[in-house]
Amino acid sequence: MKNYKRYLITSALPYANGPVHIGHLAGVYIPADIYVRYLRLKKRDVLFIGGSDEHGVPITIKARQEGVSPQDIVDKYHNIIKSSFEKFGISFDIYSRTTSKIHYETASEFFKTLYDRGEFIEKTTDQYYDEEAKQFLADRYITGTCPHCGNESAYGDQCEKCGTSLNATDLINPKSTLSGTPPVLRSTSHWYLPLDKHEAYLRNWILEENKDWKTNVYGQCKSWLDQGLQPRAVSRDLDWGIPVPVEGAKGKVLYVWFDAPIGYISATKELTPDWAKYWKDKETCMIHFIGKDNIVFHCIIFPAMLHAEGSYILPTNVPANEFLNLEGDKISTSRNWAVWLHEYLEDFPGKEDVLRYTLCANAPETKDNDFTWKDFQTRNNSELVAIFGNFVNRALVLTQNYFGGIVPQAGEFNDFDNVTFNEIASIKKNVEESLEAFRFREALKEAMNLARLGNKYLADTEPWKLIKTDEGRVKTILNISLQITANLAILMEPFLPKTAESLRKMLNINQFEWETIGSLLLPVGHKINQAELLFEKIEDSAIDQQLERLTRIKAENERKNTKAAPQKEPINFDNFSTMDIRTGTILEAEKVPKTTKLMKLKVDTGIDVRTIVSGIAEHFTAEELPGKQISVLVNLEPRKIKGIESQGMILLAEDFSGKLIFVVPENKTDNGALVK
RNA sequence: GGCGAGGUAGCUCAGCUGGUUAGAGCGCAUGAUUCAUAAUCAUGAGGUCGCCGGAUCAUCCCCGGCUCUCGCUACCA
Repeated sequence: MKNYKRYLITSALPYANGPVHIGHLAGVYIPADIYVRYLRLKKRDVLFIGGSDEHGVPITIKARQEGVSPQDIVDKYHNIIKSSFEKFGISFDIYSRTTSKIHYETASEFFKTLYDRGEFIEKTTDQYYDEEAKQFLADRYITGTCPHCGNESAYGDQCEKCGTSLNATDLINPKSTLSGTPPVLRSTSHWYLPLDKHEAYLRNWILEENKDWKTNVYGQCKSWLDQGLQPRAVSRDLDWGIPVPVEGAKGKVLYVWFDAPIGYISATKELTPDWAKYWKDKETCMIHFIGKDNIVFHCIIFPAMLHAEGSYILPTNVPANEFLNLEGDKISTSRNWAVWLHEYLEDFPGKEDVLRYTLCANAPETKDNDFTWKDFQTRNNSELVAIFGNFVNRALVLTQNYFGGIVPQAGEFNDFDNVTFNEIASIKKNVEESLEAFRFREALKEAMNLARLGNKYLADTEPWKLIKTDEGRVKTILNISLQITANLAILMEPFLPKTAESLRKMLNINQFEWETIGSLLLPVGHKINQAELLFEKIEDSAIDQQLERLTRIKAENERKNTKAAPQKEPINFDNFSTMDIRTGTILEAEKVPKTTKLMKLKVDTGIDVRTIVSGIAEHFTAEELPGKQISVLVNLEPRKIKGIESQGMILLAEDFSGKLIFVVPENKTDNGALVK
């Protein structure tokens, strides 16, 4: 490990529109916490920074839905998140928030510095504006009919029904969610960070100087850099956020991704007046723990910001994890498909470390992984209870029974004793190597090997037999066994802090330092306390209860999905009769090259033969389409799609699973028959 | 479609720059054992290393093509 003077460890700021779930923990907070605890044990100078990300549009929407202020929303979730982290044992030196005063000052100042230095470019674009509410509308504030699936309540950035990502200008009959009135286009100007200007620098920094980053991170960055970086807007028209600190920027705030990473800096400032040396001294090792969705922000955008500012260091590493699934399905806040930390803490009191263990042992380090309750139970029962807890219990109970809880005097070590004892130091080394390479699951497995070693040592030496014939030998054996438990109490501290603490209490030790691992930690004659169980078995009933909850949620989601969409607003007959729908027959079909969904169709509409482009290629093959009679909206204004002019729209029904079905005449009929 | 990551024992994953019989944990089977929360210890069974082709004396690891999963991105009138 390169010897840095100090360490600055950040973990991604959780977004304060919901509580924290196991995906966050496995991907970010547990690895970060393990790493930090390890550094502290090594007596390194380290700061562990966290906080809530509290700006951005989704929070304002949530506030509006619940009829409260954005501040109410972030207060609520910030408190839930903060206290659940505390109870769980994520050992932040500070857990701050981006609505804090110091953050407003820091972020403004940061922006101002870049602004004064001419690091931004200003651009004017057209955006939807709500004349009644007198404000510009973020994409999320606009709803309308999805041009793809007809869902009436699609958002300006995405239709949640069909998953299509949209531009606000794509929506049919756009409506402002603020006033309900149709918005108008109005020009507005914003500041952009020209990432392209820093591209060469970033390319060299990541691709040449940081080849040792995790392959998923390195690959993702390379992909972005190869595509070429574009200027990115750093401001938005919104009333929730940090005001752009520039003359004439009324009603504009910093875009949330710009202010959020600066939150790491402001939190450090809030923590210590010495903050600058952690951010600006080359001898600081800065590490961002994040999930894979954050790679571009932490490896490209934030470094570009820091580099543009000029006085800051860049991260030494950004160990991003993949995603964790739950029982085979993606974790989703909106579908309530998650194990929430604050609920877990209530359902499994005192079992914080069991979750830490399971999530670390199965962390999505190289690819997406699956969390199952069954696996959780197995890991607890057959690893924590059977291997770790059991060994500790054996060693302590034997000592209690034979020597009244006093560490006995060891005789001379024989070869086997030496081999066993020396193994501790080698396990320490393996754990270090794994941790320093951010391979936490491997590190944990290696640490568990010390407990395995203990069990094997007892099985091989059989003190319960020897006690009848050779008490001196038993003293040596138990001395060594106890030394192993004491070493475990330190070695396990980063991974299972609460367990390590109770183990130290049992052993009656309070000094613990990483570098002492591998030595005789308990002096002869030392009194240990009564043995208590470190872990208890988790019964099927507790697991079944969790599984039942998930089954219930799944059923609820299904019910929501299979409910037909509500009726659209009423129209009159004239509205309807403006639509010219005809029967037609597909003559030719051909997949549009270089697209996934697009099919180019030649259709006989009875009026003429025309070209229609339709997004059906995932549902039908080009071969099965010709000859099929269908319904066509013929007077829809033509639109160029992928360079092909589409003159009409094929009518399709979409079922709940997203499957498309042609709307066809019951019997074959003439092309051009009017549908009315 | 473009890009990135992944596809290795029933499950979850290791396999560094190609070199004799491909590894671990859990699960499973058999045996040993009783100090311990029926926990532990030993042994064993299980793999055409996604598919096809190529280069090489030799490849899970290199090259080409295909396929599946996840993510980013384009597209959906």
